[in-house]
Amino acid sequence: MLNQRQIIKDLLQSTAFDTEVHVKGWVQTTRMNPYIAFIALNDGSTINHLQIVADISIFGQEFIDKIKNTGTCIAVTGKLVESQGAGQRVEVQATQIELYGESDPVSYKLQAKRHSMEFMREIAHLRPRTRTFGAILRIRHTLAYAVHKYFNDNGFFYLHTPIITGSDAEGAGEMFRVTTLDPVNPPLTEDGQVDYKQDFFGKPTNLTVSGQLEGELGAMALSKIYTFGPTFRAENSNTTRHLAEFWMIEPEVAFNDLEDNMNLAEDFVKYVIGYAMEHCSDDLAFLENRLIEEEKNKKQEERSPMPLLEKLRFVLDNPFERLTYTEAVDILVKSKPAQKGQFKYPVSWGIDLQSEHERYLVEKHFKKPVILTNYPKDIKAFYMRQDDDGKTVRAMDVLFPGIGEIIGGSQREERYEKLHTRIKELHIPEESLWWYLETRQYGTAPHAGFGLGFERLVLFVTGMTNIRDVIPFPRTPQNAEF
RNA sequence: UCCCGAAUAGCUCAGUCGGUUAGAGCAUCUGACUGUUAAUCAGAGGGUCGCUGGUUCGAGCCCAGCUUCGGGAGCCA
Repeated sequence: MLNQRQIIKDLLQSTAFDTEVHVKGWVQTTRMNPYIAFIALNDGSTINHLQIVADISIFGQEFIDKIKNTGTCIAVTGKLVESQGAGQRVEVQATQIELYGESDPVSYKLQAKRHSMEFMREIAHLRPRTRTFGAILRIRHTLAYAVHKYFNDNGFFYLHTPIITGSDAEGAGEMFRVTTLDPVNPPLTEDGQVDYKQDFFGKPTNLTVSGQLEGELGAMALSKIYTFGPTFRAENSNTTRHLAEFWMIEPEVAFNDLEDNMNLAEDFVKYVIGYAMEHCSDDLAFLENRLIEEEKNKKQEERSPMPLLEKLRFVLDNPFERLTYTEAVDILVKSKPAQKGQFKYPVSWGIDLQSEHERYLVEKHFKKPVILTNYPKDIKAFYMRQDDDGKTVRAMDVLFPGIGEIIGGSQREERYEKLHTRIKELHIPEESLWWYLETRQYGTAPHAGFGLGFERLVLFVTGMTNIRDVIPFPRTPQNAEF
């Protein structure tokens, strides 16, 4: 009878008054007097609730008391009508209510009140039911869909690179070991080392820290590929911007140079942000108001310079500032904080730029996203294409306000001799990269790509401040609950 | 991993100079109310003060260690 469920998002738009409707969802709040109950119902399809009006003389006080509690799951049949109240356009006059699952108001952890983000992390199994996390999760989905749509519409192929890797030469951070050996009594070699020949893959293996190297292999055949998958870093980093398990997007394009790479990065980021703005306007408006409310308690200088939607619109409407590392160092050296000695880390050509320097450039000097290029080769990875000056490489970092580095990429070194020499200089075991080097020996081609941390993108679009709040079940040091 | 801060009711927090019975708001429960919108009004219940040890006549408060959480840094996406 109640199988033909209608979606609350659709019903809230509907003008089919006086027709019978069927909805199912979770009770958010109930307001009532002895004669009539107003139940705010949500099914996750939208941030907005559908008001169910229940005449208590029909259902009985005992039944209403069972279903009124926050978190209860019910199925409702009733008549869609124009609302007599001021808070909503339509509502449902219930004729039948089926109780799916009760929710004990004394022990249910999600109360009908504001909770801190810290507390919500402890109840990550329930937090998707809140309006804030519902909005975040819908925006996250929409961004993921936009990523696939953008690449598909632009002739890219989705390449599935391995999650378990036998390569330890990617150099992107500490890795998680993958093994089936007995941790207490592993088989040993004659000289007392763990004998990985007896492990599942016959060699040490880890969870991937990047699909880039395999992505390059794909680009050397399909021309334009992208990856979008989980990535793992065993770094003991405890920040609002790092996860041990996160999702990374890595396009790789044959025949692209650094300029093309920047154009792709900027066009791509603007497209997915624009897509979310177009398709998640209710959720974004809710998050914007939430931020404004939250920041009322803060000092003026700690508040966001502009509301969420205005910030997103600003990013779409303005070209990213592009400059070389050398030019950036020049600006920083001449900057007020440097002159007054306010930087904790002094700036000079050759250093890796610190957060404070990046933030100065993005948030104070240019006040918009910045793409820095041509970094010193000694602070960048072995695979980046060397410039003719012998000092810099064709790297690029895209820096966003409040987030820092959201994209890191480069034109890759396609010349075998240059690449081979660099690998030797850095003492990278070249036998583990034989397959990578072969692409430079057989039909090599200029190519470029980048990596974008998906959660950092979601962080920026939602205006959240902690990366643990934009992934359903965050993995961080000391936390793998749920 | 380093620096700083925090841990008190289900949640968010206050707790004076170390002093005898640990407080508030929200949530919950009970009652009132025939169209509510974070409903409103009246009342009630609810505590191993993170853990271990120490100082003291006496510790929520002082000291040490540990654990967890938060902010910043580093590493990076």
